[in-house]
Amino acid sequence: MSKSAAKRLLSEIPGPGRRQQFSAGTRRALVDAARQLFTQKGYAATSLDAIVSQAEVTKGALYHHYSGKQALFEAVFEQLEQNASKAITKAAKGAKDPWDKSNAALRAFLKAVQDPGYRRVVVQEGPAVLGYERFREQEQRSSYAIMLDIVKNVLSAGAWELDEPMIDTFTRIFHGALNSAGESVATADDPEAASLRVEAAVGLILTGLRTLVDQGVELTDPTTLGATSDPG
Amino acid sequence: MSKSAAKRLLSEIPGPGRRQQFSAGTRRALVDAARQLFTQKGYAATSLDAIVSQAEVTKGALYHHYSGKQALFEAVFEQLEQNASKAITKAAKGAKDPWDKSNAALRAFLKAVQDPGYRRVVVQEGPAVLGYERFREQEQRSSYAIMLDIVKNVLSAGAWELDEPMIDTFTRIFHGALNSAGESVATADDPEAASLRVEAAVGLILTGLRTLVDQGVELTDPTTLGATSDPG
DNA sequence: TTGTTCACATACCGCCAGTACGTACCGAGA
DNA sequence: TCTCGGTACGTACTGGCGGTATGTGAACAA
Repeated sequence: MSKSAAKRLLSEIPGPGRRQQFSAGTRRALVDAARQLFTQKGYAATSLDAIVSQAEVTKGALYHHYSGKQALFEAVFEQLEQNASKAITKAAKGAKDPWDKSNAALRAFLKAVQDPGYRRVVVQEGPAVLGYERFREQEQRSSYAIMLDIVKNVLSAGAWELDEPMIDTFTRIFHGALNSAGESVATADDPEAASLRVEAAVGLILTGLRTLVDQGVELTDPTTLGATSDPG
Repeated sequence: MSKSAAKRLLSEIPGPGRRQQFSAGTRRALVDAARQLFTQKGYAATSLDAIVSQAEVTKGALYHHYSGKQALFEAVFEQLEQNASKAITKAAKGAKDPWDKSNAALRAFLKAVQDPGYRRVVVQEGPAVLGYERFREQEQRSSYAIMLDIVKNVLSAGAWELDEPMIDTFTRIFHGALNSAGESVATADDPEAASLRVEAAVGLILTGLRTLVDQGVELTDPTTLGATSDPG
């Protein structure tokens, strides 16, 4: 993967703007090293010394580009989220029908979530390291935004009129469901079979919703949902 | 909540077996202090000195009862999970019909997940601090077990014959969905309204599944699920 | 009463994130 | 070509924190 980069020399880069390219290379080396180590050993067990050692720079360089360990983690986080988002949106672009689109996106998501880096950095340690607020902000800009778009398309395909909060609720539910499902796929003995099971389960859920849409079921009345709830 | 415990004296406890009671009190003080501080400041930002200070003991006592910071965190984790599990199972005991049961459990879960300690320690930091394996083990014994029981009842209410892996897949999907939904409830401006939205959304999903069950839809055939998937 | 063990308390160590400060060198102006 | 300012680092150090080694006194068994 990463040929242990020989000491980078500024003189190797010709022409004007060498400084920018060089420092960009330093950042890349830092993020790459951090991503590898965070993925392998986790955030807490990875020391900055180990990171700068693997990146072949010093702590001075690290602290010149990033405000600290958490900021570097966030850079890795963003990179992984962007990669996943790109793959999912690309996969979803093929289909035109909202239901096909959702299924294509689902498969792409289940594939993306099998990347060890994504699982550890984004799913497992992201909330704890970044804190709830920053984690939410990052999610909002990538995977959650995609999910929101898909859910909006799927749920508005029928005659349902859903207000924003309700759509957001559905989106969050599906987002959490797929994150969890992704874990089960990634940790399964046979990821391929697990992925098919998840597709089947999600397919059933979506089909059920579509059936309700076709039947014109009202959704704001809890009593029609099989619940015997009292408004206590 | 916690009157800042005046220095505990062994002589205050009468009769035989004073040692056991005393040490049990020490453990309780440590777990209580840890739960408060972990909830407020998070795991990394909470020092052992702060914990033992609030618990009015010393690090020697802590390391006598627990192998380290992570073990103490796990004790807090278990306590919170057990509390939540108890509340949910108790709420589910009232209903007899599987669908009513699931709804009662859902409401109880949404209420339990609003506890700041549960959210921070179990949901947010649990996976990162305990690691994926230990986190799974703990979940398996509490909230996940409950969810599995409910899902099993609900899905087997119809004529579907689901094998273990498929039930597990559904359970994990619902578990993830509700954890995520719980967050949206807990962080909402109006938790009550958010809780109702989640109930409505989950109700719709379950109703949709029930409709499929009633219609006798086959589930192992992806082509009937509205997917135009090719087995590539 | 005496020896043993439990339940702590105290003092200390090593690691590590973060900081202060020094330095080389690229690039713009004169 | 020669300053000169600022960028992009490198080096040395510190404070705090998790963990450990060891001391101590009270409870319990004999």
